[in-house]
This record gives sequence, structure tokens and C-alpha cells, in this order.
Amino acid sequence: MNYREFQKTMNSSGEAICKEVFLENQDAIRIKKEKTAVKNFKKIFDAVFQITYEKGFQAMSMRDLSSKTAMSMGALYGYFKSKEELLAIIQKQGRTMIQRVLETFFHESDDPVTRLRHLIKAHLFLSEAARPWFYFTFMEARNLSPAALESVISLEEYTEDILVTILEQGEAQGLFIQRDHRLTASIIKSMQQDWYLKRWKYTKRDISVDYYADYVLEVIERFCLSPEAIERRTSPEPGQAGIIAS
Amino acid sequence: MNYREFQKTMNSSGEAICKEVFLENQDAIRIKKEKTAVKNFKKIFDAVFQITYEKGFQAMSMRDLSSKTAMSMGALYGYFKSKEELLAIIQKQGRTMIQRVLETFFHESDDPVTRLRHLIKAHLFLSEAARPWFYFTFMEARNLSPAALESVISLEEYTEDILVTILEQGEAQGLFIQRDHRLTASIIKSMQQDWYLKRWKYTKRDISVDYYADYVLEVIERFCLSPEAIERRTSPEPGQAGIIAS
DNA sequence: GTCTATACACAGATAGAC
DNA sequence: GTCTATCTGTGTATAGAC
Repeated sequence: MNYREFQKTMNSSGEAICKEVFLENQDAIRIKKEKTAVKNFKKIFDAVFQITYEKGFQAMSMRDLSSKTAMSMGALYGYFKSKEELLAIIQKQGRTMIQRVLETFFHESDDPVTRLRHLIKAHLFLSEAARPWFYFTFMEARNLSPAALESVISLEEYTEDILVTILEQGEAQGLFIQRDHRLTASIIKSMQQDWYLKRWKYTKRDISVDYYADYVLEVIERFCLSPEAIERRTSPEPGQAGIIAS
Repeated sequence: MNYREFQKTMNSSGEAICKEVFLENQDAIRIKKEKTAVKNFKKIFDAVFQITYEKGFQAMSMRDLSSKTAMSMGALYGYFKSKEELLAIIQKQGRTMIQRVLETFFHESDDPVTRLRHLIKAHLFLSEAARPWFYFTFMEARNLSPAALESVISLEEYTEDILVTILEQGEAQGLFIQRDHRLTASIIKSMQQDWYLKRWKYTKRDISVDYYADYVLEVIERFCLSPEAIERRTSPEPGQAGIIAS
């Protein structure tokens, strides 16, 4: 699987998400016509991501948002009750989306090695397709209410749990060597996170997601795979060539 | 080298840094007596880190800072001209400190393998000793002026350059295998960064810096070391035992 | 559904007494 | 050097016309 293929199967583009936001919060918002609501939610989210990327959510004033969206203050407040609620909506929607995709990919295969590859790639590709959501979810978590912050932490643990499960399963089958699997999972996550936190760096150097994903996989497999599992690998040479293949 | 040893050689505790801040900005601040200035700068920085960790720098009001430091607004403004300048002072001091320590450790050895180990450890240990500075530098970079932001980016590139130099040098000596060294450097940095960004997670799991550092080293060495370099390693078993040794 | 106008709370910053 | 009191701009949010 590469990024292009991932994009085809996934429908993580804006419209679908905005529709979901509308349906989810239908009673809390004043706007009733789906078509206009979806259109404007998209406009609002895009603007929030743009402004927030530069100065953060707290520093974004509602007047900033008003002028970027070309909507009046009054109009904006038809879509959410308060600035705080706007934050919560975006955060919640981001998390739901991430969780859903990861679950899909977890159940797609049952060989631990393939599963690990698919999950690492799926997470990276998703963070590429929905970069603003990932960046926002991470950087603005501090502004959440304690309860909502709890959800963020539990998503972090959930995604690690999935990885740990795979690694344990693989160790039981003799495919992965004995390691501190929970810490390995954290390390994997740190590399995934770097992709969306430091995106400017990779853009500047013309590093593609596919290249990055294969590199991360090579690092992890070198560290985790047992000798027998290495035998099974399709790529003949474990050196630089292994990165191009897979 | 372990964390305890690092702490002895380093004097990265608060007092020294605050004194440096005082000397550096002596003309811009109203307070003239070094002793009171240093004492209060420490109080101010500690308070900023504490408040900022929870809600971010923008969300911290000067009144928040005033009550946390038990100093009045008027007194606070004797130590910096504006809130923006306070941000700049902290950011600049943080960067200077990081840069200085890394340089020290770079020049401490000339064997590439040892050098790489020392640098990775030094960076991790420093981020542990001066965690609030690291966290702040990363999370509040967005609020900087374009010029100051340029400095942040150039520090990121500088630290990567050091790693790349070591990896290239090691490849020339047949100790590291051929890789995309710049990308390896990014990956190393992502793991280092996770240590201070997700510190709550590691605290919760009772993971020590020493344990984490050795784990990261194992990951990287597995990926980079050439067969001959592995021969040379002190640790006999490359499995879990390798993590305890080194 | 969207606009303009406005309320009113709170931000950063300073003046001047002590 | 530090305090209190206060100025002025900007923040979020809403009311009511269209």
C-alpha cells in the first residue's frame, strides 16, 4: 500500500467530515439547512486551521475568524455556542476520525508483520491526508476542559495498545524478538508524530510520505524482527534497497 | 555516562541561567541589583513555565503571573518591557543553553560511535534537566516574531547537522552503513523530542531517562551500525541485554 | 441566515506614591 | 524596587434589524 492507494480507499476529505459535524451537533446549532451548514463549517474549519497554525487557537480572535471566513460575528455564532465549544467540536471530530480509520486497518490482516506495516502506514497516511486535524489535536489539547483532555490521553493510550497487541502477538509467533513492546510503541508514535508536527521540514526537503513511511518501517523492523522473520522478507538486501522495496 | 553523572558535570540548574539572563539584558531592565534580579527572574520563569504548561503563553495573563509570583504588575514590568519581550528572553536563553551543551559534548570524543552515543544521551539528559525550557521552546515558538522563529528553525537544523556529520564520518570509517543520514537524524530528534513532549506518559510508567536513552540508542544502532561495528560493541548479546549494558 | 451595533469583561501597560 | 490605581485597547458574545 502506498499513499495514493490509501487516498482512494479513504474518504477523509473535508466535506464528509463537515456533514458529520452538522449531524452530530444538529440540536446545538441554529442553522437548519444542511447544505449551507456543511458549506460554512468547511469554511470555518479551514480558516481556524489556517489562523491557528500560525498563532494558536487562544491567539485567534473571533474577529480574525470573521474576516478570514468573510462571515460576520453574528453569523459565526450560529454554528457554535462559544469559542470553547468550537474547539471542542474540532477536537472531538478529529479524534473520532482517527480512531475509526485505525480500527479499520487493524482488522484488515492477521499476520503480525503485515499488520504492523499496515498500521504504521495507515497512521502516517491519515496524518498526511488530514494534517490540520492532527496538528490541531496535538497543539491545542492544552486548552481543553479536563474531561476532554482525558479523551485525548485515552486515544494516545488506545493507539499504543493496538501496537503493543500486534508486537506481543508477533513475539508469540516467533516473528518479533523480545522487547519492551510498550516502549517500542511509544517510539513508533514519536516518529509518526514528527511527520505532522515538523511537516515544514519534510516539505522543504522533498521527502514524500511514502519514503518516510518506508524509512520508519525499516528502522522498526531492524529493531524488532526476529532472524526468521527477516528471512521471510520479500526484499533480498536489508540495506538501503530494503527501503525502496516493501 | 548516565543521568546522574551528567547532572554533576552540568550546571544547568536555575540560578546560573537567571544570572545570565540578568547580565544579557542588563540595559533593558530597570532592576539594578543583581541579587534581587536573579532571585526574581527565577521566580518569574518558574511561574511562567507552570502556568504555560497548562494553558499556553497567550492564555497566561499578566495578572495570572502577578498572583503566581506574588509580585505586583508594576514590579513585574521592571524585569521586561512587555509580555512579548518576556517570551523572547525565555526563548533566546533556552536556545543558547541547548546549543552550548551540545557543542561541549560534540568535542568530547572523536570516535563516531561514541560520539553518537554521547550526543544522543547529552541531548536527552539536558532535556530532562531543563525540561520546562525545552517544552516552552517548542510549544510557544509560534508566538515568536518571524526573525526569532528563524532562529528556532536554524537551531533545529544545526542539531541535525551535528548528527549528520557524525553519521557521515562513521560511514567513511566503515562503522555505519549507508543510509539517508539526514533522515536518520530527524528520526533521532523525534525520539528525543517525545521525551519532553510526552513526559507525563513516561512518568506514569516509571520509565527513567537512562532506560529511555539506552532504548533509543539500541534502536538507532541496530539501524545504523555496520557488521564490524557491532562486533566491536561491548555488550555481548544484542537482545534485551544490550539495553542494560552500554 | 446573516448583518450591524453594542455590551461589558478583561487584557497589557504605565504613572506616581511610598 | 515595589506597590496601587488607572488608562485604553481588544476580547467574546448577543440583540435586534433585515
